[in-house]
Amino acid sequence: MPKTRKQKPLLRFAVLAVDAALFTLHDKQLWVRLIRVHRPPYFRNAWGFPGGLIHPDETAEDAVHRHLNAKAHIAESKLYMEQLHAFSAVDRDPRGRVVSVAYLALTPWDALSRREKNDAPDARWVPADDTQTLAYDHNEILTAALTRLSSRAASTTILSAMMPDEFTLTEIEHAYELVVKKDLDKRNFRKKILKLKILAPLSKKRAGERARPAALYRFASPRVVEINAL
Amino acid sequence: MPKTRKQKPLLRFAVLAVDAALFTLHDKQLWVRLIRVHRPPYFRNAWGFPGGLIHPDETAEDAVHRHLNAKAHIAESKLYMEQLHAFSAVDRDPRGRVVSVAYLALTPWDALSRREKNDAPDARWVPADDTQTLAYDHNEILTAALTRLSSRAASTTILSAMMPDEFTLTEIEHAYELVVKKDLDKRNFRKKILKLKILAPLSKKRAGERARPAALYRFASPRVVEINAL
DNA sequence: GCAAAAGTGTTTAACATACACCCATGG
DNA sequence: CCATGGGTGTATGTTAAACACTTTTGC
Repeated sequence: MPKTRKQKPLLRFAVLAVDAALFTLHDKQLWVRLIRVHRPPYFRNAWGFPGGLIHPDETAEDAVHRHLNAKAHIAESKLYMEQLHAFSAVDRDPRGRVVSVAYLALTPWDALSRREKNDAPDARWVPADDTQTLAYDHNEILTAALTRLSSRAASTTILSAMMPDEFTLTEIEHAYELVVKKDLDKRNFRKKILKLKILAPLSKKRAGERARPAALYRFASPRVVEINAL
Repeated sequence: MPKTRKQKPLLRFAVLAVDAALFTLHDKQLWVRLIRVHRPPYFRNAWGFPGGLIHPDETAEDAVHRHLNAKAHIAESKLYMEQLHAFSAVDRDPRGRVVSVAYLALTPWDALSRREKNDAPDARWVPADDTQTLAYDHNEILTAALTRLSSRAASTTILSAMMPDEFTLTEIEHAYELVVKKDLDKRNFRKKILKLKILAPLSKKRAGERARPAALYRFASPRVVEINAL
C-alpha cells in the first residue's frame, strides 16, 4: 500500500463515498471483484474495490449499485447487499478527506452475464484470500467483509445469495466450508441443514457426473433469514 | 415526526454527521440520552440524539466524543462505543443532504458526574422504550440501536459497559432481562454466567439491604469479548 | 417472627460431535 | 470392474429448560 502522508486536505469538508466488496462462489473458490485504480502519483496500476462518490440525490445503496454497474460491470440482478462499516480514518485516501461507507455484496456466479464473469483490463475476479496489497484502506475493508461474511454465514441464510438456483448438499457444504474456513462433517452437516427446513428438495437429480447422481435442492426462501446454523 | 419534503438541497454535496444513541442502566431501567433540537421551521422543541458534523481532521469516533461532550455534557470516561449504521436516506434531514454515521454508546451510571446524571433544559435521560417521536430519523436509529444492544448482549460481554464496578448476580440478571426483554430463570442464569468465567467474585458482600447480603462480583476483563451467553 | 431477597440441585430433552461403510453411476 | 462422489445411523457427552424450597438478614 502506498504510504499516505499527513497533508493539507484538498477539500474543506469530508467527502462521502461508497465501496463494495463483492463476492461470488465459483469453481470451489470464493472470489472478490477488483477494479483497477490508477491515481498518480498516489496509486499506479493498483487494484481496489469498485466504489465512488455519493450523489446528493441518492442513498448510499443507490450509489453502490451505480458504481458497481459503471466500474465493475455488474448489474444488480440478484445482488444481495448489506452495509458493513463506515471507514473514516483521516488519511485513508491520500488525495484528501474521503469517508467511505463499505458494503458487503454477494451474487451467484450463474446470475452474471458473460461480460460480468470475464476479466477485463479494468476489472477482474481474484480469490478472496489472495493476500495482495490493495489501494486505499481496502485491505482493511476486505478483512472486515470476510469476517462479516463468515459470521453471517453461521447465523443466517446469507449463503443463499451466492448459490445457484439448484445445488447438491455437497455443494452447499463446500460453500460453508469455504466461507467459515473449517471442514465440516458430511453426515452432521446434512442432518443439521435438513432439520433447519431452509432447503426445499427438488424432484430431480444431477446425473452425468461419472458418479452416483446427487439430489438437488434450492433455498426455500429467497430472503436472508436468521437461523442457528453450524 | 415533522413531515419532510422533497426540496432543492442546500448543499451541493452530502454533508457528513454522526449521532450517538447513548444508553445507561439505572434504577431498574434502561435510559437513553436526548438533547433538545430546535431548528425552526423544521423542528421546534423536539428531542433527538446528540451529534453533529464531522470535521475534516477527525474520525467519526472523534466527532462522536466531541459532540457528546459539547451537546450532551458527557465526558468520555468509561464510554464504550461501536458503530451502528450509516443512515443515508435522501430526506432524513429536512434542511439538506446529511448522511449520518450512528453509534451505539454505553456508559455505567456510576461513571457519570452529577452534571451528566441530571437533566438540563437542553439534555435529559429518558426511558429507552418510551415511544416518543424524535427529530430527523432518530426513531429509526433508536430501533436499530436497541436491536443491536439486545443481540450483542446475547453474544458478548457488552453489558459490562453499563454495569457498576461491583454488582450482585441479581443485578446483572436484571440488566440482561431489561436489555433482551425476557425473563430469565434465576438458577439457570447463575449456573450459566458463572460457568462462562467472565465474572470475578469479590471477597465481600453487600450488606444493609434488609435482606440476606448478596455476594459481589465484577467483570473479569474490562474488554468486551465474544461469549455464548443466554 | 416476618418480610425480603439470596442462594442452591435434579431431571429431562435437545443438540453437538465423533466416527466408517455401502451405493449408484460413468467410463 | 473400478474410480468417483452420494448417501446413511448410532453412541456419547454437553447444554438447555423446567421447576421450589431453605437461608440470612433488617426491622
